[in-house]
Amino acid sequence: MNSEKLDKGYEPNEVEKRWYGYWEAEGLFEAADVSTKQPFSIVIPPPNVTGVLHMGHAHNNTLQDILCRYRRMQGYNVLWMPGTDHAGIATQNVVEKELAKEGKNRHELGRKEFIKQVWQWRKEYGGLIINQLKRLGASCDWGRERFTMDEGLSRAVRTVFVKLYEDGLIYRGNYIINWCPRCLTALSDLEVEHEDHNGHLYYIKYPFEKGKGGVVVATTRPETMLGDTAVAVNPDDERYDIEEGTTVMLPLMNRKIPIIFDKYVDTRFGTGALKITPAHDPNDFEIGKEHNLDVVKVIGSDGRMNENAGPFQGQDRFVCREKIIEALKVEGLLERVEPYQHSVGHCYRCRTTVEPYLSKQWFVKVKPLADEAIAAVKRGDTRIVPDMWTKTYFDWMNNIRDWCISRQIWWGHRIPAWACEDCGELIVAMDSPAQCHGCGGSTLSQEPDVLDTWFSSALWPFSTMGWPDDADALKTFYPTSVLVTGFDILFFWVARMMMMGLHFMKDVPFRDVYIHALVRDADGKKMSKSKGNVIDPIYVIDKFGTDAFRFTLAAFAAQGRDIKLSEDRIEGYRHFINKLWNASRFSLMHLEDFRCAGSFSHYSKDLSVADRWIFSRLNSVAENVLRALDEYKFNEAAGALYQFVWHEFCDWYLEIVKPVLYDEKPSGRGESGSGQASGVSPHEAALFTLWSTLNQALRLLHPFIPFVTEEIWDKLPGVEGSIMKAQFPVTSSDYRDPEAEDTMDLIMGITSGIRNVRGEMNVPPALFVGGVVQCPDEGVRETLGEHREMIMSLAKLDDLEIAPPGKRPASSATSVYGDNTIFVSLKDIIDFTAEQERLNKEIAKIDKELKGISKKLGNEAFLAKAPPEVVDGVRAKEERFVEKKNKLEKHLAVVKGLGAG
RNA sequence: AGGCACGUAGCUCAGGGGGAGAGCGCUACCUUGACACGGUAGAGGUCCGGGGUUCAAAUCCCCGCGUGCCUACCA
Repeated sequence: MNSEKLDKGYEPNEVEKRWYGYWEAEGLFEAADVSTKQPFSIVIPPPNVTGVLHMGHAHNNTLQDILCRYRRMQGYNVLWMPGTDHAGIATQNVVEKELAKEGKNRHELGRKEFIKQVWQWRKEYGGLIINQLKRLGASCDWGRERFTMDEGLSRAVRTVFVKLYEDGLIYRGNYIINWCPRCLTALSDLEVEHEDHNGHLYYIKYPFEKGKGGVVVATTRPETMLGDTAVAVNPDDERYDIEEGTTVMLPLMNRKIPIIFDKYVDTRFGTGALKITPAHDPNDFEIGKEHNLDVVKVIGSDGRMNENAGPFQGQDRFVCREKIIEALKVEGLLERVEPYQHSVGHCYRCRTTVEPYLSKQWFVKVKPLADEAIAAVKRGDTRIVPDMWTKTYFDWMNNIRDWCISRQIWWGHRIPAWACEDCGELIVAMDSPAQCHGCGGSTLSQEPDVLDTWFSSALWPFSTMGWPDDADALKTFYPTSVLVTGFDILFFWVARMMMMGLHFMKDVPFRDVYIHALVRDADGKKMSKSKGNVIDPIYVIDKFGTDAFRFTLAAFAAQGRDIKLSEDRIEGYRHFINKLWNASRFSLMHLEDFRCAGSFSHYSKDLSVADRWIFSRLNSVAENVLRALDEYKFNEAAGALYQFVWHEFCDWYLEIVKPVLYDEKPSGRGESGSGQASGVSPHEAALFTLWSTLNQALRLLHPFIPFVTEEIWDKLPGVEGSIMKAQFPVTSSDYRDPEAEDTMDLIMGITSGIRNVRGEMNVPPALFVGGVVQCPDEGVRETLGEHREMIMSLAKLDDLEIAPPGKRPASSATSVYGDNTIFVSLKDIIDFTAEQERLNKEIAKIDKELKGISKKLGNEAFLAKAPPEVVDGVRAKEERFVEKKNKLEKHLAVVKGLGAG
């Protein structure tokens, strides 16, 4: 395989399939339940089993994979626990839609048969997203894949439910909850999405039972008036000088209802009189309880008006609203209508307007659990990154309300509670009880409701690892190292996992929570199917390759800022992958016969300055990558690698070694010449450097772009096995070489100076010209002398003279680098006017800088109060600029003279 | 109504008290034996506005303006 030539362009598709299959077959993703290695664990945020991979998943899982591959290469025992979520409402909706196509509904099928069909559906389509994650390169331990409805996880759910019930943290009762009239189930507060809605405020007159006049109330929902059982005013409101016991007539219903007094009523809103509908508004419900008001339900579970709605029975709630308005107009009781913007809750699954609905539901008493979860973060047991989310977490936890966990659907974990039909006793137990422990009766019926899907997700960090059994995996991997997730499920999931983890495991579920941003479209809009602006990750992978896609996501993953993604950006990073590919292709061509004869120290004495420089740079990149990944700064790590590979390794190093590699007799270089002793030739030293740099760069890059790095690694001589098993590079003081960096800075600076003149003076790239560098410093002259040929090759010179400052060469253009003046000889091709313009422009730039500097140095306070090193720095800078300006001006004079003559 | 972000080159953004940066785009030149998915060079900025702290502010503080998002039972 090694001797194969690489193609000119990188073709990802075949490569990706091949290597993913290999990794899986070799078991490289597998974690060990028992190991001497240090553990590192992540549980995947389980995607909905009905889900299709979208950008959010792609981003989220790319980051997790980067961390897992990174830690694995560092020698950790890595567990990335995969799985899917049964997504109760969503999945039930999907299967019901399937049934509807056949003209059936679930009630015809019956509960048992319906559940069977859902499982069947899951078997057929549920694996889709898992395969898509594989295309992304996700290195999950697939053998451990879990599903929230698995037997083990279901047992965990029942265990938790029973325990919380016994602890008094689960209760059942009649309350106003959020009801979706389409899904026909209760929803938790979080499952309701509020949206601003342009509605109306209707002012309705409720006439006094006795006498003239009446009270005008304002409402946005006139249809609920049919269930009004009182009108409330603030006792301090002087406008309502009304006796206790006064009653008004409820319009359209001809029902007497009392006027009550309650401080809750805001005197500044509307008319200061509030209609009270205890059955259809949570506040009214509370007020109703306090004042012992009747509760009249007028809207049914399907969103239609019920038998209590009199003539409006059977109408849809929104139709009824219109009808009521009409009827009130007829009666002359509609005082006025104002446009009014208010927020309206919608079902997060189907967008139907949610109805506050009185019903008997199960709740978790969250406060005690939340207090623990708050304390844990305060103690630092769990760290939220970036920190700004910590405040959001506290705010929500501090204001948390009880969690409605019962759902009136069939697909999910059925609540483990039974009612005795003989005595009404409620029994909560792990398994179906044989008889009632109240009366001994045996006619028990199980609670029909199932639990909120998030109830089972909340257990995910330990239920997936074998809890409630005393599993090895649990001992090794709990608490998990980090949770990587989007802020959109901070409350839904993260907060609840914290509460459950602390209560049942007596420890937090994760040490770190890394909250990443959202992926948006190129204009910053949220991607959504209805907007039609989604980019399908699989389409992107097919078009640009997984590595390009992953690198893009990582490169844009700056903390706290959303990612605006467009195909153009991914294409840009495909170019990077291709660049790496071609640099490797070049390197491998030369490395075909290379056999590494020892470690760095074997070669170190014989390395050229460029060799030493690239090692030093590599070391600094490794430092940056390690630090950045430890801090979840994926964009910084990706940026450092991009910069290194493209602009240091490719742009400079490869160009510098080309002559060394192509020259069959490289002895002519005469550089860094102490290396006779070990007999390593400059050519060999360069090969070693090339090999070692590429080798380490690949390893640094692998977590980000696993496929292309594995493919190149496979062709790299002198390495064994998968790059996944290679060690992640460590930093080494052996590589650090400030001297080589200084020298290379000088060489690159001079080279750029020459290139700059060439470019600006339109010297054809193919034309070799002569150059002169005048340096006052003898050491610099010596250094440049040693590397004369390197500069000539990089700057396309046919001659390079290095001399002390002296006579200025005629017919040349100039540039200044540090103390050194560069002349590019342009015999016959110099355009004196152009050169004058160029110099003037350059001088103008310097003048601008000098202006700022002299202002600073003219400031007494600055001289007196700024730290001396800062002042010295500014002085030195001034000197440098003045010097540079002088040099340019001198040359300008010469050019002017020549141009004139 | 409260809270949190963000506003830096044409676009997307990094940076975060003492020299304004990157990628893409743009302009000019170049089929050099890894790569035109490339190379070299270049143009381009009141760092949203206004105050304050400081010797020094794009950077810290305050006030605006603008843009996103989240939370909330005022009908």
